[in-house]
Amino acid sequence: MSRPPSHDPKRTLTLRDVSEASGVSEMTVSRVLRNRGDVSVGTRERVLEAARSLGYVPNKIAGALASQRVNLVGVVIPSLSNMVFPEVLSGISETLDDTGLQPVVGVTNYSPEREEAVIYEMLSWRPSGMIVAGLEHTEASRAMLAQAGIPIVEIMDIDGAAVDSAVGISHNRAGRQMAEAIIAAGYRRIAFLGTMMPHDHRARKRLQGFEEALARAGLELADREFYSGGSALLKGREMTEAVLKRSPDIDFLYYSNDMIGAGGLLYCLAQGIDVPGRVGLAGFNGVELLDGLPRRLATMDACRLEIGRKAAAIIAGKHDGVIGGEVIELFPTLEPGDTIRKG
Amino acid sequence: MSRPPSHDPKRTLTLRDVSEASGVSEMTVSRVLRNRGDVSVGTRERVLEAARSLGYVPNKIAGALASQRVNLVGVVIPSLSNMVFPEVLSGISETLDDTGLQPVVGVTNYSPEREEAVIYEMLSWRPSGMIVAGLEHTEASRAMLAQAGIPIVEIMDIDGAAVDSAVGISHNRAGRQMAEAIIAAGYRRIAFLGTMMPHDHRARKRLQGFEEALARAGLELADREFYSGGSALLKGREMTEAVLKRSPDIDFLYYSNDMIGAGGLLYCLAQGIDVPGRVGLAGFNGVELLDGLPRRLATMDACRLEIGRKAAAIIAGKHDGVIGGEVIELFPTLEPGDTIRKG
DNA sequence: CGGGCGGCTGTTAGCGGTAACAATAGCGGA
DNA sequence: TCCGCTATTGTTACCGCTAACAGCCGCCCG
Repeated sequence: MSRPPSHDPKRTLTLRDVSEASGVSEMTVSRVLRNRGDVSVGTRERVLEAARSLGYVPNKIAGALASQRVNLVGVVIPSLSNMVFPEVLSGISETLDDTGLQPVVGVTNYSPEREEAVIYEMLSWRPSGMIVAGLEHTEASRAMLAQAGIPIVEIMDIDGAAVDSAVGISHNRAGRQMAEAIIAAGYRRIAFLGTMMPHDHRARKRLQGFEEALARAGLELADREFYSGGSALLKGREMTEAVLKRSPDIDFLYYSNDMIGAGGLLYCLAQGIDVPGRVGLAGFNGVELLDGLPRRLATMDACRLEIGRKAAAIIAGKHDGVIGGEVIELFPTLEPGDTIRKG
Repeated sequence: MSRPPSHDPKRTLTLRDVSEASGVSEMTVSRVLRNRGDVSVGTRERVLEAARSLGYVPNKIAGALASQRVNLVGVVIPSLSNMVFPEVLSGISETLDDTGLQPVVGVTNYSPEREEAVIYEMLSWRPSGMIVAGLEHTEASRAMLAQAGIPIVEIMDIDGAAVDSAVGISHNRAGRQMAEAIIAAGYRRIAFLGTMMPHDHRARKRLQGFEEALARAGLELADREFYSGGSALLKGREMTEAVLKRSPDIDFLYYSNDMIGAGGLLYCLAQGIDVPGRVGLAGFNGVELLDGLPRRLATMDACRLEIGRKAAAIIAGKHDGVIGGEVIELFPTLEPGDTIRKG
């Protein structure tokens, strides 16, 4: 009795199927498909033809197990709806594209426990490297990353201790710089409007740096307002209204991100409030969206694309090199736009 | 000579390390860690303790190869910067969270070749299912998906033939509906403003349905404008200005997405143009952003979250059941907002 | 004319788990 | 006391592929 026809549509194909179809050993097929080692032109073509006509798709699981090599890079970020992270991702994939490495994204929703779970899950696939947003992680997360024996890059933030490498900006300094610019422009009654997220450490550090700079000038926040959930643009509008009604003497509103800042700007314009004369405004991130607004909101570019690129480059570079932590600090530029009084 | 100390920080741990540390067989450790099969309480605790203290992270590659089961679901989408897809993703992960399945995202940038590569790459990891945006794929892509022997769900669109299952809306019908509403409101000189993307089939189908409905009413597009790249909000602004200058008699602007529609709305308001009296506006998608605008743009909800949920549910449900294609059509609701004249 | 070498292909032995089945122990009932 | 059954744990055989090495052949060179 002969073997069942190899065209059985049920069973998924293996190297053996291709090897039988092309009359060479599995090893040779493997070599052809990976383009590794010497194979004669004739054999190569016969194998490729067989693979193509069968519709063979290699099994990377088996391949990875045998070769102890996985072309995956884990990327752990808090959110996809923030616009900031998709842009970091662009930088990452752009750079990884040339290297044969591939990013795999995990989202934590700003939850440390979820982050721990995501990291565990990713490490269990034995990736070639990991890119993780932020420096704050659970004890277990740091331990896992440190033990993994692969390059780890923590991104976005450099105010703290990294497990291995880090690429980012100092949010503390960014907050400070913005405060200094605001004070220099003559504003004195300054309010902060932000998200209510205990785990958004970067926003926290910006606020901290901001308040430090205020203190150094003998000032303190005149008011503050937080929100969570909902449309950021709308929340920016609402919070702005609330703050201005509550504290009519406020002369500057510092937002923790551009989206709510844009909402505030639209509100002020609609109310006929003189910006930046009566009230000044500033956000953070430099999102593309701002370009379409009636007036350019003051902001600070967070170097997102560049952070993604540099992080990916570190992983790609270390591919089989030594593991040595390097910290790359980028410097955001303050874009004063039209919502801060000139000198 | 004794074995080197098992605390060697270089080598990554295996089941054997845990088994030796806890004095039971590898099989028992495997059972404990997967919570499968009967293990005595004492043994279980001993094993868990050993695993924890060693910092053992299972190797899913080996596990998947041995068990022929992979808890991954491939998700292939054209872009992350569109806001639409992150939302679909939310629906997917939300539903998958309960099932032990995990989404893995791949981005194609609206390129069919890139999509083919991404699908190939994903299938080579033998996922439990695939969710792919759109119905248009290369011949090879469709063949691979069909051959894979796993549930395939094509999302967003149902105007066409699916490989297996599909969940989405009819973009053709959506365009038609919007046109009918616009005509019913009395607008006659209608322009279209959209993206220049030959591979955005859904936008194309909307426009097609839109024009069909116009034709049925004896009308045709009075003008059209396309853009590519850049800030959508800004482009919406610029395109609107261009169209209104070129064709001053235009009385309605139909945008292919809400972002450029919002730009157009801001432009009109800034110019003091009477909306919806002199000019009516409509977009597509129902993005959250719109809530924060000074006036509510007419739009059509694309059921993004629901599409994600339903698609994930199909994959999860079929986990080990029969593979049978089902097509789920969702019906977007037209939200007239404040930018279409009332009856 | 023989050894050596390079080009090509095959063989063997896992990679680190898990399915399936075997083995062992402890216990109650006949 | 012996048997059978259940609860628990161990053994064996791969999963599909690749590293490492072995084998074969023809040709060049001394």
